[in-house]
Order: sequence, then structure tokens, then C-alpha cells
Amino acid sequence: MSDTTDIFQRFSRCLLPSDLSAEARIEYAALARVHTLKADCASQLDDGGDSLVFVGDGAIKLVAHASDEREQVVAFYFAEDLLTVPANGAHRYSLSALRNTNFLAFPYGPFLERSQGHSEILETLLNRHALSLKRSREKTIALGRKTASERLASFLLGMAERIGTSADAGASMLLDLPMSRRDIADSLGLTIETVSRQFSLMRERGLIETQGRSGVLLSSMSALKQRSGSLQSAA
Amino acid sequence: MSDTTDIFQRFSRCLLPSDLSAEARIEYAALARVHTLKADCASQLDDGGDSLVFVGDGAIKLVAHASDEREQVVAFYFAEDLLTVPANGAHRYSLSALRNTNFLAFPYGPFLERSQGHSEILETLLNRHALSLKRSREKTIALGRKTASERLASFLLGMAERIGTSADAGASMLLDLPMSRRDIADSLGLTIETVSRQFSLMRERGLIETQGRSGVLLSSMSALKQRSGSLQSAA
DNA sequence: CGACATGTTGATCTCGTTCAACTTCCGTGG
DNA sequence: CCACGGAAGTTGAACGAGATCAACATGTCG
Repeated sequence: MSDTTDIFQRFSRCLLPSDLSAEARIEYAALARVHTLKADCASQLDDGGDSLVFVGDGAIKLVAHASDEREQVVAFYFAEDLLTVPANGAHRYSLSALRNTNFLAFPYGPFLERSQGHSEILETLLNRHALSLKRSREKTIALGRKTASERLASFLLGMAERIGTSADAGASMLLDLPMSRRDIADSLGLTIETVSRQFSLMRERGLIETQGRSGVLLSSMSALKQRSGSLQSAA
Repeated sequence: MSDTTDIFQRFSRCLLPSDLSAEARIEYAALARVHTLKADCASQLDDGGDSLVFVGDGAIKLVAHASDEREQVVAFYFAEDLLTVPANGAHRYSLSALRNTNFLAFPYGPFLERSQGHSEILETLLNRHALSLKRSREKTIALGRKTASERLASFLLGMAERIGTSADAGASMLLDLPMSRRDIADSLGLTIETVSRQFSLMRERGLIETQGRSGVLLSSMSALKQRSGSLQSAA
């Protein structure tokens, strides 16, 4: 879909200041490594340091591997998202593509050095980090204190916000989920069976309709919000 | 302990560049609000936007309130830590002191505006955000995929890193925990009873010794790491 | 020293897991 | 275009880690 120059241009357009010099752009390009990942393929990309990743198109999951074959999906990312992949510490992190995906990876340290004094870039990075942190905290709340059905409701609402297409004036939304039930389970700290059962329950209750493996119609956003275990006032 | 000027000076020393002009410092000071919180007291501090908080001394917890009386401790913070408190969205956030605490609160937006063009400050903020994000992700892994005993082991190791005092050459460490069993439970997504039982189990297994409510001696850091559900190689 | 919060321990229950069988979806090749 | 096969998803039954309910112990502060 995108070739090498396309994706860097997209990055450039999304994240670099419009008045940045051509030389500076070239310096960033020199740091970037283009990755193309087919669906279901994983990428390690630990160069002895953190990585900064810009998603060109497609969809990926950031996975943390705890000790023995236990996987936790830390987050999902889509086109134009920016994320950091930690170097391997207490847990091993990897990126996997949910569908065919192109992304750009920068070594985090050198990227920051190159950005010394470029406030606009730093500010953009800061905002993206803040967004990641906010989402990570929401996830903490879900995993720490919510039931299986609340977690799934929160998940669907979160996905609707990011990749949903709105149907009748926002009362309902349509989702085309790129991730499998296993991915959802690994993201919500549940098993595939529990996720599947919760999908069925929601279907029975008329909250959602499903179409094939990936299509989900959120029939009533407000009802879903009520069942997501969040504050009522935020509905 | 600290008075108003003390805490701003500490902030200034920790986070502002050493070559920053006196005028600029005064501008930051004008944005800051000093808060003094007695142990067990909470502070809302939602001025219609996110807040940036610098902890002068003491210890605080960032708490998210899900719907009905369910609380999740999102993170603990100690002296010289910097954190963001999200404005109320899907969940309501508040800060509570674990012991008497002084902290500085800035409105996030204005702080950033004031920092326009000050790369050093932005970079510092960026690093602090990255640290918060890393910790939040570790927590996600713990809450998503670890057992009660692994969660407690991870928690104790994390606390040792931040507020522990090392005994015999690092093989064991001493902790003076400022938070109650309830706080620990709310942080780990467990109940106080489960946390208490896990403490007892660890004591029986010789992994820790406890002294009163807050004293914990981590007798064997390496054994604890093995039981924390992390990668072996990272031990 | 005494009172009451905080913490511990025990018995029972429950939500989500595990193990297992079955069904549906979807890509592939005839 | 359809039929086949395997992967993904669903459903059921039994189990278990942690929750809940309840009683008791201990630490800390007045």
C-alpha cells in the first residue's frame, strides 16, 4: 500500500513541524527504519534501547511477555498513532501486526538527541505520551476493578472512539475489529472463552449485533456506557 | 516541614534548567499552588483541566474512582516525583496523602504554554511522562496476567526500588511502607484479606519479615524476583 | 493503659478459568 | 462457484483462585 517514501512523508506531515528545514527532515529520515509486517507476524526491534514507532497504516498490538507463555496485550495502535516500545527489562515487549502494517521505528535516544532544542517536536511527543499514559491508566482501572462484562463494554467503547464509524447520529456505532478474540482476551486480562461468553450475553441483551468475526454494531452507545463501570455523569 | 518557598525551590532545583532566568522562575511560581495535605486527606484539584503535580515531601496515592465505591489506586508517588492528575472524564481522579505531604500543583495547559520554546523543560517533562507510562504498563501486566502472590512480590520489589534502604550489599532490603493494606489492595486489584494472606504466606516461606504495620524486610531479593512472575533473565 | 483502627485468619461462595466438545467462518483449490 | 479443511469462535460442565462474610488479634494513639 505505502512504499518507503510514502510512510516517511506521512510521519513528517503528522508529527514534524511544517516549517522544519529539509535538512532536518533528512536527518530524521536517516534515523528511521521502515518495517513491513504481515498480519500475525511479530517484530522484536530491541536495539538495546527503547524504540519510538509511528504507525503508517494497518493495526498492531504491543505485547508484553510475562514469564511462562503468559502474554498481556499492553495496547493496540492504528494508523498515525505514535508509541514507544520499551527495551526488554522485567518483561519482554514485542510488536505484532493484526493486519498488514507498515510502520517506522526510531531508536528513542537518538531521536530525542536529534530533537534537542526543537520545542515543537518535543511538545508533540509530550502530547502523544500523555495520551498513551491516559489510556494505560484507564486500562489499569479496568483490569483492577471491573468485571468481565464491564471490561468488554469499556473495550468496545474505546475502540469505537478510535476506529468506529458512526451510524444514526452517534446513537449507535459500527466496528470492524482487526483483532481476534484471543487478542481481546489478552488485552482485558481474561480468557477467550470468557470474552466469547460476554459477547453472547451482550448480543442476547440487545446491546450489540455481530457480523462474522470482526463486525460489531454497538446498538446503543448510552446503554453500553452505563454497563462499562464508569461514572454515570460521563455518559 | 517545608514552607511555601522551600517547596518551590525544591521544584525549581529538580526540574527547571539551572540557567533559567529569575523572571521565568517567577512566572512558574505564579502558576503554582502549594497544597498541604495531612495523612489520609484527599484533594480533588480539578480546575476544569489536567493538573501537573510535584511532590515536595511525603507520599501520596493517585486514586481513580470507578462508579460505585470501587477505588483503584493508579499509582503511588514520593518526594521529588512529578505526576499528572487527569481532569475528570470517564473516571474521577483524586490525590490522597499517605502521610503529611506538601506538593505543588500547576494547571497543565498553562504550564505547557509557559514552557513553549523551553526545550529543556519539555524534555524533563517528557522523561517523567515516559517513566510514568513505563510504570503504568508494568502495572497493566501485573493486573492482567499475574496471580495475587506475584502481584505482591512485584509490588514489594517496585517499592524497594523507590523507597527501600539496602541492607547487606543489596541481597536484602528494608521497607517502611507508608500505605495501608487497603491501599496496597486497591493498587493491586485485590482485597485486603488476600493481601494479608499473601503477606502471611511470604512470611512463612521466609521471603520477608514484617515489623509492625509498615516495616517489611525483603530477606531475599532474588527469591522475590523469581516469584514476581517476571522474566528469569531479568533477575 | 485502654480503645478502636488496622490487620489476620477461617469458612463459604462466586466469577472467571479450565477442559472438552461442538459450530461457524473463511480462505483455498478443485 | 462450491466444497472442503482447518482455524477461530461458541457453548457446556467442573474446578479453583480470590472475594465475601464473619470472628478474632494486634498495633498504635489518645
